[in-house]
Amino acid sequence: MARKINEELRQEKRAAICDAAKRLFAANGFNLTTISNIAKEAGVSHASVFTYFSSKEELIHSLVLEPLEESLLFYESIIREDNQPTQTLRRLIEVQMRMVVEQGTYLRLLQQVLGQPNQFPELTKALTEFGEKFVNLLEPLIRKGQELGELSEGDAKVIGWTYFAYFNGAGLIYLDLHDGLTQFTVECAMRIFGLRT
Amino acid sequence: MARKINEELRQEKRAAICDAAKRLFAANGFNLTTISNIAKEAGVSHASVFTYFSSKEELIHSLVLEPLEESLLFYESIIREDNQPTQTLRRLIEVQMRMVVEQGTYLRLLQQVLGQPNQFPELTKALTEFGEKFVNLLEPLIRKGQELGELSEGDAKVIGWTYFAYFNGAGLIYLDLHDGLTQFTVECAMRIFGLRT
Amino acid sequence: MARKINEELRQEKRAAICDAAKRLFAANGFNLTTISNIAKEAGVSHASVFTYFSSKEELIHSLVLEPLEESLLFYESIIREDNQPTQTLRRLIEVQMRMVVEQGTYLRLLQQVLGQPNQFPELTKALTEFGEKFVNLLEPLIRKGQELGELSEGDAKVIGWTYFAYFNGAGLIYLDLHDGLTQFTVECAMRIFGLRT
Amino acid sequence: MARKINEELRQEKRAAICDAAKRLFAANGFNLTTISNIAKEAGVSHASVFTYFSSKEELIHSLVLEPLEESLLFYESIIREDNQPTQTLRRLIEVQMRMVVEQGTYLRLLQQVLGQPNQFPELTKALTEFGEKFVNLLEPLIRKGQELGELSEGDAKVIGWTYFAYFNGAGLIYLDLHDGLTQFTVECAMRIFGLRT
DNA sequence: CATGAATGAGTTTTCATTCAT
DNA sequence: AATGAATGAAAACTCATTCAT
Repeated sequence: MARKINEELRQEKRAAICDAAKRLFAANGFNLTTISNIAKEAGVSHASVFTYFSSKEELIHSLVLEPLEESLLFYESIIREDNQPTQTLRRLIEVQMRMVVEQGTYLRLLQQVLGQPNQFPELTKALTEFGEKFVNLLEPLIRKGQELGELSEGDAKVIGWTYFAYFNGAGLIYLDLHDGLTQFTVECAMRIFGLRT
Repeated sequence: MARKINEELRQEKRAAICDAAKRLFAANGFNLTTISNIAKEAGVSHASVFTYFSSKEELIHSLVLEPLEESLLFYESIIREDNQPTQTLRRLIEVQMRMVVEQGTYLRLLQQVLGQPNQFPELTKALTEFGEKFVNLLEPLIRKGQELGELSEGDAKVIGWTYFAYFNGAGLIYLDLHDGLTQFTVECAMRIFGLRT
Repeated sequence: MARKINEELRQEKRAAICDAAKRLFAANGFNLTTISNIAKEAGVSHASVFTYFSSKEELIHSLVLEPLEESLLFYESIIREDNQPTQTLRRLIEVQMRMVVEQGTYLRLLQQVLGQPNQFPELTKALTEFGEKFVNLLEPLIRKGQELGELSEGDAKVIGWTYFAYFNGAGLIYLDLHDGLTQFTVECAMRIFGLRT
Repeated sequence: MARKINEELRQEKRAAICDAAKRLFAANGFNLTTISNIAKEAGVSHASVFTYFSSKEELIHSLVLEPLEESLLFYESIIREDNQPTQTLRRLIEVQMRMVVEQGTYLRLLQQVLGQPNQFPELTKALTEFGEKFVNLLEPLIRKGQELGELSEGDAKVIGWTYFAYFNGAGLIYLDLHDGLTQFTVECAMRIFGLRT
């Protein structure tokens, strides 16, 4: 029983550290955030952080990779479940735009990684792979939309990457914007997929 | 005459330092690049860098801001000169896509700034202002295209920002891609503006 | 128990650093003494010094201020305890002259502070305040001596400051002198207070 | 003729540099004052300073030693000229007290030298010698005063050094004081010499 | 002679990481 | 397991001095 409780405590502490790290990395950048900052914010001792993560790098790895997998599953669930491509795409865009506004924290992390690929080679690779998987997910949806005549013709892969680029750029640009833009933006993004308007 | 030559030498050295700094910042990131690295790469002494730039920060400021102004003038020249909106937009996209591939170095700098706005507050502000100016440049072009019936309806400002986001995201994503994609991408980007296809 | 020992070790190390710093500052001056010098002399690592003092400035602050408070208490104990002013004054002078010779190290620190008040504004202020307190301590003693007719008339405050100036100057001048002078000097200093001879 | 003018210009520039250096050394200390600071304050170029003084050290040497010799001559003129010891001593004290208040700048320099003898070994030696010469000048005057019965008995040398210590200490302490104190202080200082009051 | 430019040698300070308790 | 203390390695920045023009 004591074991169980200990294990729970560990998980809570780990979560606290992750949380603090995510916030601080996002706000001040990886290099300007010290382990001490994180420890203080998480309410643990400086050295304790190293019992959960063997290095500062491992910490950001966890931070970036864990949500990545989840989000892929989530996108899959949205995309696979349904065969009305136009509506599905619109829902996906809505979800992602909301994420841009609400989850800015996580996007900042991604930007830092993508902006300094030499500092984070493995993460960069993982993100590129994520992009590929995401585009692969998009592809059949776009094709189906084209077959149904709802979407204009065009190379589904190129279209997918174009949207992916847009989505990432939105993260860079829109973070501080009021979410009033969000709605209009969705329609505008739909055009990338060739929705006739 | 001696003066002239001196001044020229100074400019050359300054340029060498800028060049080295840009390359290294882009490759390894601002924080992992030391002044010594830059000095060695530029073939000058460590301390010399400080006779040209009073601090590491001032260096990146110059690096980011100087091209920014030039590029705005350049975009203006493309956009203003002509009143065939669709063609003009296509040319603009081509130019910018080529830039993404060729000038990757500069874009990496921008990404680092945008990814760590707290570390570079002034630069972030300047980049936001640049975005606004760029979108303002786009707006009348989009309007005219809509009036001529070449482009679908839609809020010109939102459309402008959407393209700007796309362009920035392209910088994040496409840097390593072969330029085969470029052509297709242009057509795809045109859709953002509402080109009927 | 372990705690106790740790804390003791800490205090010992801190003392070692203070000691080394005092010696070196006194010998070579604040600016020519590097933290590395101090660390080596104290037998600790360079970075360790910063776990005890957050900066070189804080180090000299401690060095100067801590003994200052003690010494004031000590002077109070000498002065307050007794109502034979002449004897008390003589004892005070003796003590201080011995200090000049024995504690030269500390006086050198004071000289450096007083010689560069712009570099050490807070310390300078503290020393000025110390001077005022010291003179305030002296004042009633001088008055009583005058009432008893043992000391010549004169503004007690001015007399106090004159002695304080003398004492400080003695630190500047006598540091290298053999203490043979000390005795004679005491008698001579008594004259400042107006002892009839 | 041109030679002459050139030479004059040189002397003026030298004087400007000395002036600037004295002010800045006194205000901010030797180590915190850079050659650049001095050059700017004197209105000459950084490198020019080195055509007048071969090093920063030589600069302070000149600054300290030149007035020292003058002042000794001046004190001699005061002391030698007259055989009314008590009056002469009083005049000397007055002159020196005025100097403390008016020439604070120069005294600050001396304090810095005396406070860091290891950094300025030659200057320290010169100042010690100055002290000896000064005391030697005082000695016969004190003796004569004692013979005339105007001053109490006591070792003339010790008395001389005591006054010298007082005078130096006054420089440390009184620099910021209003000169109201000056007058009273003179009388008080006379006591060191044994004036019966 | 004056000076702008260049630089080597140094110094404080920071921080991820390790270790002993 | 948790943590306070210790530290090696590094980095930005400074400045007296030298040199070429």
